[in-house]
Amino acid sequence: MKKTCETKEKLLQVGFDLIWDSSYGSVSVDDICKRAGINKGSFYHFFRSKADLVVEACEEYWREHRPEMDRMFSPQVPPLERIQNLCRIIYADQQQKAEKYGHVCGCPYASVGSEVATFDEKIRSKSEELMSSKRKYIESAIADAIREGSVTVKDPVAASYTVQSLLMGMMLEARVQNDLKVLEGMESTVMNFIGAKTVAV
Amino acid sequence: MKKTCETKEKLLQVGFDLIWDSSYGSVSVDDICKRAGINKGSFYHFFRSKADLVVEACEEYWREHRPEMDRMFSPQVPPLERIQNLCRIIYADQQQKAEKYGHVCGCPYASVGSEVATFDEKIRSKSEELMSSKRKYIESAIADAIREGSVTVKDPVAASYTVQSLLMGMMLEARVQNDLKVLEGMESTVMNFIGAKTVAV
DNA sequence: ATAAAAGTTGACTGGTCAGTATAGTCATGC
DNA sequence: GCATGACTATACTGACCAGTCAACTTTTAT
Repeated sequence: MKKTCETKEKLLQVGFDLIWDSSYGSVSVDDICKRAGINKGSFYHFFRSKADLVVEACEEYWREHRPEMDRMFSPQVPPLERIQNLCRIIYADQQQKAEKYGHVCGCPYASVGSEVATFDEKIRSKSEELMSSKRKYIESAIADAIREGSVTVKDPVAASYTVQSLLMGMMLEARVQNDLKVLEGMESTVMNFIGAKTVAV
Repeated sequence: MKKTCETKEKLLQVGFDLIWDSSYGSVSVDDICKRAGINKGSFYHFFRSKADLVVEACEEYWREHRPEMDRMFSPQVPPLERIQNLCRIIYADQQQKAEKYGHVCGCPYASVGSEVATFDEKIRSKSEELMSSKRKYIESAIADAIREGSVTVKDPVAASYTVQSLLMGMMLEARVQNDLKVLEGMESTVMNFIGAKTVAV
C-alpha cells in the first residue's frame, strides 16, 4: 500500500495536468484514474466529486508555485525586473508545457475557470481567488516602480488589473492559435504599457 | 412542417446561446434539441456532429454581426471613435447577455475556442479565424489613427494584436469574476494603451 | 397525379458518465 | 494477537452521452 499522500497527490497532479491540457468537460474521472494507475474507489475516498479534485488541485498547484513567485517578487529585486522575470517565466512554462503535450495550454486557472464559471461556483471562485493572488504581485511591483519613478503609470491597482488582463488575453490567444509566437512580445508589451523608463537587460 | 431554414436556424441560435452561456462540454445535443423544441433526428439531419453545429453557429453569429461591425468601422467614422464604439458595444452586449442569463458570459469565440482548442481542430481553427477577423477592424482603425496623427503608437499590426488580447483578457476576467465592473474601464484602458491624443466624448 | 426529395419523428444503440456499494487489505496501537 | 480506522479493489448503478435508423409526412418538380 502506498502512503496516503502519494495516491492523493498523484491524483491531484494527474487531474490538473489532464484538465489543463484539454478541458474540464472532456476529462473524466475514469481518465484521471486510469492515467494515475489508481482505482476509482480511491478517487472517491479522497475527493467528494470531480469538481472537488479540481479545486484542491488548483490549490496544490498554487502552493507549489508560490515560493517561486515570492522569490521572483522579493523586494530585493528591482521592481521592473520582477515583472520582466514574470513574463519570462510565463513564456518558459508555456514553452515547456507545449513541448510536453504538443499544444499551447494557456493559464490553467483561467482556462478551467472560464469553462465552468457559469455553472460551478466552487471552481469559479477558486479560480478567481488564485488569479487575484497572482495579480497582487504585479500590483506591488508596480507600486514600487512608481515610488522609484521608473514607470509613468499612476495607479498601481488599475495598472495591475490591466497587466493581468493583458497576460490572460495573450495566453488565451496563444492557446486558441496554438502558437507560442503570440507570447513573444509579452515582455515588451507589458513594459511599454506601464511606461517603463529604464528596461534592464 | 416548418421551412428548412427555421429549424436549422433555431438549432444554430439555441446551440450557440446555450454553449456561450455555459460551455461546450456541459451542453448536450439533447439539451439543445429540447430547448429548441426539435427532435434529435432533425439535429442530425442538418449537422453531422455537435462540433459541426458549433462551427456553423459561430459562422452564423459572425454573419449576423458583420454588418454592424462594418458600419461601426466605416471610413466615414473617425478612427478613434470606431474603437470607442467597439468598446461601448462590447460592454452593452455583455450587459444584455448578463441580464438575460444571470452571468457575465465573455467572448463566445474565445470561450469555446479555448475550451476545445487542444482536442477539436475544426472548432479551434474557426475560432481563431473569427477572432482574427475581428482584429482586422482594430488594425485598420489604428492604421488610420496613425496616419491622422491622433495616436502615439507606431505599428498598427502589433498594436491591434495587443488591443485584441486586452479585450479578450478583460472579457475572460469578467466571466471568471462574473462581474461587469471589470469591463467598465475598457474604453479608457484601450485609448490609453494606443496613446490616443484626442478622445472624443 | 405522382414520384422523388426534403424534412421530421421518436425509439434505439452501445458506450461512457459521475458516483456508490461492499468486501477486502494494510498499518498502527494496545 | 487483535481491534481499529485508513486505504484499496472491483463490480455495479442508473442516468446520460453522441449518434443511428427506418418509418413517416410534407414540399416540390415534373
